Amino acid sequence: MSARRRTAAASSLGSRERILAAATAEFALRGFEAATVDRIAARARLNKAMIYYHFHSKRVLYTRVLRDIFTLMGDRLAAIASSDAAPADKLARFVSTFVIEGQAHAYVAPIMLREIAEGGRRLDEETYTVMVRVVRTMSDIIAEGSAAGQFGQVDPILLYLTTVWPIVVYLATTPIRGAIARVSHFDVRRLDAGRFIRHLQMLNRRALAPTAAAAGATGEMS
Amino acid sequence: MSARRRTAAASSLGSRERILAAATAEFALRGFEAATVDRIAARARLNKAMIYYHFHSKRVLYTRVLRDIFTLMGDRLAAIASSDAAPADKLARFVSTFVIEGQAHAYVAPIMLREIAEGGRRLDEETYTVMVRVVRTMSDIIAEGSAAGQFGQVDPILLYLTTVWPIVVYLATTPIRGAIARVSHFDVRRLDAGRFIRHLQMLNRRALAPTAAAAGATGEMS
DNA sequence: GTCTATATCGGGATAGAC
DNA sequence: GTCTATCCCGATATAGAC
Repeated sequence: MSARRRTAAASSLGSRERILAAATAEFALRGFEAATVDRIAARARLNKAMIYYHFHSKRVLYTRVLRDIFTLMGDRLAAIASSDAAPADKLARFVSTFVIEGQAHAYVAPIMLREIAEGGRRLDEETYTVMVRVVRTMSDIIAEGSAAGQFGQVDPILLYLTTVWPIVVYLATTPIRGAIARVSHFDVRRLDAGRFIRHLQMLNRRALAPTAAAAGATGEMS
Repeated sequence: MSARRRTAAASSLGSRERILAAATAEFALRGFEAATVDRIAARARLNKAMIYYHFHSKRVLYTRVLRDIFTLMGDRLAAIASSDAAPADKLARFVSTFVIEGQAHAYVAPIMLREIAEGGRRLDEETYTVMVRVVRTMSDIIAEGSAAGQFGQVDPILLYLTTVWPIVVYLATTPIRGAIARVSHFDVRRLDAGRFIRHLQMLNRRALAPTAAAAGATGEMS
């Protein structure tokens, strides 16, 4: 299977994948509008026409990229939920995995942020579903812990918001972390990935602590 | 002072402000690249030339919008830090104020997200400083509470990340909240602003609880 | 499948009248 | 200060040869 569809398709697969990789990088860097098909072609060491040959339009190419990205992250996270670890461990691993996978695929975070800023207007039904899957994954983990009496009462959707999105922003700011630290006069190492992961895990652990749940339910709101 | 510079300047002030308002809305909706000067002009009920008369270019106009937005938010939040409330109350109000002001100025959140996705490449030195000011504000509140022995040891920068950015995403998703809820099959009211604010306040309160600080310091990291 | 033109058009920016 | 008309480049998309 290592050389399937050798004739005429081998190079096709190669170019198709090169286009996808180039497009992903370009869209992540500049966003849909600012990215140009010319630059994507240059990055893929191909000409424009090849892009329109493989994908119908810039838009279709973008949609393809979106789906691939979200599916990738969704799969990685779903694997954690369906493992046989304890709910608390699953949640901790949800956080660390998101950060580590997000670092390995640096294009994910900026694209997610741009889509949110866009109000999801570019997301088709299928991509939409794939994104929602991450919410579902986290909800399942929390529901499992609650059912087992290991977690206090916290709305999974709210915890999703306060867990996933700091991670995405953390990932997206990676390139400018040094500059921010310099301007703000603090040591960059305070934003080390390990520290960040532990911080988020600590936050969630305390938020879900069963004992404190009743005490913290009557929170202030000024 | 209600009618200053009446002759020929009165309408100038009017048009300048209309352009700024129109530009803010347009940039928030579509982003810098996708926004067109034509549409901004139409929104402001003026023609393109007037925009280039008041502002030198699309870019200059955008920079102006950025600075105004971040200054606005920065001022509101700084006012909380310099009040004479208890640190815990300040932090709670920091959260609620960010959400409420962010709702009142719906264009803030999408623009912030786009700038992060852009890796801050469009931020000039001054705007940069204004953004960093928010980090400083939160750090000051936490430092005050720590010094008074009311807070445990938590890195303010990490708490900034996990506080501010969920809010920004929460605000930016306002227009699509209904659609998300429908697809995910949950009640939209779970994402009510009041609930969200209380959730974040609860998270921060527990994160900063002085007693639990020592116990939670040795967190896992899988 | 891959390439080199080229059609076509939208949008930033300016000229110049009033 | 405000307008209309226009320049002109860059970017999506296609035609058509190899």
